[in-house]
Amino acid sequence: MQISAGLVILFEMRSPTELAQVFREKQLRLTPQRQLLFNLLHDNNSHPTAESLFETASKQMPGISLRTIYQTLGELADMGELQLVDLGNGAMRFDPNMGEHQHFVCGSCGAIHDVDITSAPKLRAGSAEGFAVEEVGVVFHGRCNRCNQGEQKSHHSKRSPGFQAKKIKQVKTN
Amino acid sequence: MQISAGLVILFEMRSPTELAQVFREKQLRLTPQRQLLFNLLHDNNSHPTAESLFETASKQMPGISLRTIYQTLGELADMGELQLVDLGNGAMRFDPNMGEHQHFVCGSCGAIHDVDITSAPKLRAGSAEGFAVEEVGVVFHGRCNRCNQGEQKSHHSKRSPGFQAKKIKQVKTN
DNA sequence: TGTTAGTTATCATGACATGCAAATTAGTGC
DNA sequence: GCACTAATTTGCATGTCATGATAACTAACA
Repeated sequence: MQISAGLVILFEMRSPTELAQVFREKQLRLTPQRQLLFNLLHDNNSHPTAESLFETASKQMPGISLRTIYQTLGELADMGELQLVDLGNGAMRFDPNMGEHQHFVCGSCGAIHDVDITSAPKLRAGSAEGFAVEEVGVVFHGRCNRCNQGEQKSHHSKRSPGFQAKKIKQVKTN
Repeated sequence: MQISAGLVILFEMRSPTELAQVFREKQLRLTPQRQLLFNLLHDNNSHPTAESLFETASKQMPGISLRTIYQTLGELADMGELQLVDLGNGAMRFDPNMGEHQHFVCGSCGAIHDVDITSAPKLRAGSAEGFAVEEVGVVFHGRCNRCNQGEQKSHHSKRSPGFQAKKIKQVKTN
């Protein structure tokens, strides 16, 4: 399977300005907190967690509540402005890339990269054996470019060991 | 993409007897709790959670601890006797089918079916753009045979609404 | 400027998974 | 059969992630 990475922002999330417009139309208020999140999410391909967004946001706006982060992310997801991605390795990820794409998870550094499956145009809705397939989620596990070269096994996401770590081994493809 | 379902038990988990042998060889004790789990898992294609196994086990062995279920499942997974499958819709699933296969999740009834990808032999380890892909996890979402016909939208897994439910919509494919 | 939606703070809840210590027991040697 | 000991089990506590609920405060915008 061919994988082309990078330059895969097919359908970027709306700009902060556009989101502001959408919110106004829906009678939702344009609070500084929401605008800050719009900015943090726009053009963000780091697949942040709610917690990481909270940390970043707190620097620019001390006192902002984690509860508000969850609240706003939930609203945006409900509105179809961002995707919720569960890669099975901890917290939910928020992905402003609304284009059809898949994910690559580096088992060494924990980084998540967008992946565009160019040579699998049929990896879409289809059905067979009575199964009506509406969505297909693909997660690639392996080692990313940097880790492959540098062999830096260090800064793994500081998640608790045990089950969590083993999740990486899910559904082997040996 | 062609999907053929059913009859995909390529590499069934070892039988309870064989597992007992393996445990003995590893100096692990053959407790009634473990043997019960061996039996419950053998030939089980329902992709149970630890909780559901606990419920079933409790009927045959009242007093068995949920902790023991997790413990034993973890050991079996470590030994490569079953797979941990995270379908991103709640608890971890345990799959005694050790063959290479993928999963179909019915968004209506919540059922999980094994899926054999016959026409995608290249959906294996590969690399491109510096990404060394070691494992590929594929999850199909849609409606299963029964739900497609009967339109019975009822017995959805009784998970809490909200974020959890939305997870089903993760990583859209259109 | 007033209305009211939104934010914050706080606490509670819930699902899921794991760590830990004490109690129990399987399998051994006798 | 019996006692011994290390492996298991059990029950409880802990931890993470996400959400609900409430009250008091703040500020968007008509």
